[in-house]
Amino acid sequence: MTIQDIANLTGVSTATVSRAINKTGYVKEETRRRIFEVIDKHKYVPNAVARSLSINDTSCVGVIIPDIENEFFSKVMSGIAEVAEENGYHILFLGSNESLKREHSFLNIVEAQRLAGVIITPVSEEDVFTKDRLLRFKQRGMSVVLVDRDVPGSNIDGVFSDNVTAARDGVSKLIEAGHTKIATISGPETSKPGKERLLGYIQAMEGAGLYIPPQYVTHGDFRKQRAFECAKSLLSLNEPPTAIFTSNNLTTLGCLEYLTSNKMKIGRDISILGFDDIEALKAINYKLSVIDRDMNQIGREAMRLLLKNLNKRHVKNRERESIVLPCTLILRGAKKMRLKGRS
Amino acid sequence: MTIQDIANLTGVSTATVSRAINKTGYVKEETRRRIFEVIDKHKYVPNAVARSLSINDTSCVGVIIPDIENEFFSKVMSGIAEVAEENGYHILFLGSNESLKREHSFLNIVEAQRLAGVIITPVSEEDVFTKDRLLRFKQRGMSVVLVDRDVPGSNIDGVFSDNVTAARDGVSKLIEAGHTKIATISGPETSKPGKERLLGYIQAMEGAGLYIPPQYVTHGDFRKQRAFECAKSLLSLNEPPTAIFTSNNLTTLGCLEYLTSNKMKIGRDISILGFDDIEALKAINYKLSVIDRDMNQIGREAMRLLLKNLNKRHVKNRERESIVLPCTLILRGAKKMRLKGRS
DNA sequence: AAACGATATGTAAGCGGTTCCACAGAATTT
DNA sequence: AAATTCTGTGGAACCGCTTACATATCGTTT
Repeated sequence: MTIQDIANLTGVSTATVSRAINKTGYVKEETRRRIFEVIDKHKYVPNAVARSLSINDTSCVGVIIPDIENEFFSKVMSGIAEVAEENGYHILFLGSNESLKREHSFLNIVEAQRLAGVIITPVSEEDVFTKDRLLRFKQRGMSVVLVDRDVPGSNIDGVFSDNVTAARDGVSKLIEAGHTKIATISGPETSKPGKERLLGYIQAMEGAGLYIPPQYVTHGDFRKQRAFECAKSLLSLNEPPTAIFTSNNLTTLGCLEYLTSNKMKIGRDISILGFDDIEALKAINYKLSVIDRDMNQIGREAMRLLLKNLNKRHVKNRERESIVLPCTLILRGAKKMRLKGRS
Repeated sequence: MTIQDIANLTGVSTATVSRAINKTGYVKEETRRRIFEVIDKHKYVPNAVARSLSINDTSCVGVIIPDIENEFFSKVMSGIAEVAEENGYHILFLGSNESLKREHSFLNIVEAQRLAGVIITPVSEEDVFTKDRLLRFKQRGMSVVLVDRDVPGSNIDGVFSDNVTAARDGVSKLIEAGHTKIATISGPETSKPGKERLLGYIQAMEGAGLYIPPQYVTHGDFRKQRAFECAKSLLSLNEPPTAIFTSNNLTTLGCLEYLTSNKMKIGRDISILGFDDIEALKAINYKLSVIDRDMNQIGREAMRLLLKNLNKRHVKNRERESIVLPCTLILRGAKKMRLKGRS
C-alpha cells in the first residue's frame, strides 16, 4: 500500500491524497472523505521514511549515554523521552557503555541517519574525534546538547549541575556535624563532574581550615569496583576518616559494599555523603546523606534546549547556552556526630 | 553533499560510487581510490534515510517498555542494545510509561517508520488494539517479540521467566525456614507475571498444607505506593505475617518503605522475599532474599529472537517460540527463623 | 581468430512520499 | 460584465540512494 495505490483507488492524484493526509492545501470535503474511506479500509499508513527523505527532516534525535543501567542516566533518559514525545520527536537510543569506539560509531549513525540533533554524555572530555564530529554537526545545523560532561573549548550547549557548590556545601555540613577527618573517593579528574566535585570538597575543607592528608583523596572512576578498593585503602590508614564523600552513585555503592562487608554501620561507625541519591536506599531510609539532583529535569531541560536550537546554524562567537541546575542536600545521616574535645 | 556530488567530482556515475561504497559489484581499484579520496576530502556520509527507502529496510527495531527507570527494564534494555549493536541494528526507544494511549501511538510510529521489528512489554495483556497491531505486524513480515508480559491468544514469540517455579521454590524456602504466616503483595492478576507469581505462592503454601487467610493476599500493582499500603494493611492485621513475598522490585521497595518507617528490621522482625534483585540492596548486603533473574540475558534473548525471525512471514499455526528463562533464589535473609513449638 | 567469461562502468527506473506550478471553475469584487 | 481572488486538482520534478540492464573492454580458452 502506497500513496499511489490510495490515489488510484480513490480516483485522484497522489498530490491530493498527500494534501488530504497532511492537511496542507485545499481538498474538497467530499474528496477528503472518500480518500479517508479508502485509507481506513486498507489500513494504509504513510511511509515515514519516504516522507523524511522528501521533506528532509527525520523528527528523530539521538541520545548517546554511557550506561542506561545507571539510575542517573535512566532517569535522564526518561526526562528526555517525556519532552521528546510531547513534541513529536522520536529517540534513537545509543548506549556507548563508556566505549569510545562505540561512541564514534554512534556518531556516524547520527550523521548518516540525518537526525535532527543529539544529546550526548561523551565518554571522554578529551577525545578529539567526538569533539570534531559534534562541531561539524553544529555547523550543519544540527542541534547538539551535552549532559553532565563537557567538551572543553567546543562551546556546545549543555545541561550541567552546580557540582562545586553542592559538593562544598555538602562537605561543609559534614564539618559542621563535627567531622574533621573527611576523605573522598573522587571521579575521573578529566571529567567536569569529577573535577568539580573534588574541587568543592577541597574548598570546603580548606575553607574550614582543615588539612587534607594526600591519602584522603582517593581516585575512583565512577564505578563500583574501583570505589570498593578506594574505600578499602581509606579504612586501612593509620588514621582512617570518619566520613567519606563519594562522588557519584556507583562510587557510593562500591564504598558501601566495602564498609558493610566489614560490618561497619553507616551513620554510626562512619558517615557517608554521596553524590546522587539512590532510590532503593531512599526507600529504606538508609542513614546516608546525599547530594540530590532532579535527574528527570536534567533530561527534560536537555531535550528542551535541543528543540530550541533546532535548525539554528552555528553562529560564530555565539555564547554557549549552558544550563546549570542546582542540587539539594538531603541529610539522612544519623545523629550529629558527637563533638570531641570540647566542652 | 550527495552521492551525485561525489560522482561528479570523481568523474564517474552514481552507480559506480554506490558500488564502491557498498562493495557490491565491480569497481576498478584505481577508481575506487579516487572515489574515496573525494569522499574523505568532503567528509561525505551517505544518507541512510534514502538508502532505507531504496532498499526497503531500516535496520532499526522499536523497543516499547513501560518504565525505563525501573531497574528491570533498564537492564533488559541494556541487553537488547548489546545484541542490536553486534548485529548492526539501531534502537528506537519508546517509553510507554504504562500509558495505553502512548503505547498505541508508538505502535503507529513503529508501523510508519517501517521498523524491522519490535520488542514490547505491553501495558495491558487484554488490550485489543495492541493485539491487533502486533498480529498485523507479524502478517506483514515484521518480527515481534514480547518480554515478560504476554498477549494471550496471539501466539507471538516472547521471552518470559519461570515465575511459577521460582515463586513456589522461593516461598517454600520461607516455609522451610520455619515461617507459616506468609503473606504476599501480588501484582496485577491480569498480567502473566502477576498471575504466575501469585500462583507459585499459592502452590507453595498449599503444598505445605498451610492455610492462606484471604487477607494475606493483598493486591498490588507492581508500584511502590500501592505496595506501601498493602504492607500497612498486612501489618495491621491481628495476626500479622512473619514473612512477605513481594512480587516485583518496586513492590519490594514500597513494602520496605513501610516496614522501615515503622522501625521494623528486615531479617529480624520480619522476612521479605522479593522478586527481582535490587542493585543497591545487594551492595549493602541487605537482609533480603530475592528471586533473581538475569535481566541482561532477557534482553539479549529477546533481541536474538527478533533477529532470528526477521522477514519470516507469519506462518499459520506455527508454534509460538517462547523462551522461558529460569530464575535463581538468592538467600540473603538473616539467620534462619527459630522454629517455634517444636523440640 | 573467434568466442567467451570476467571486469568495469553508465543509464535510467525505481523506492514512496512532497510540493511547485499550471490550470479550471466558483465565488467575490469592482 | 469584467477582473480578481479563492478553491480544488493534477502533472511532474525532486529528495538521495540502489540496482537491473546495457554496453564496453580485457584476458582466456578453444
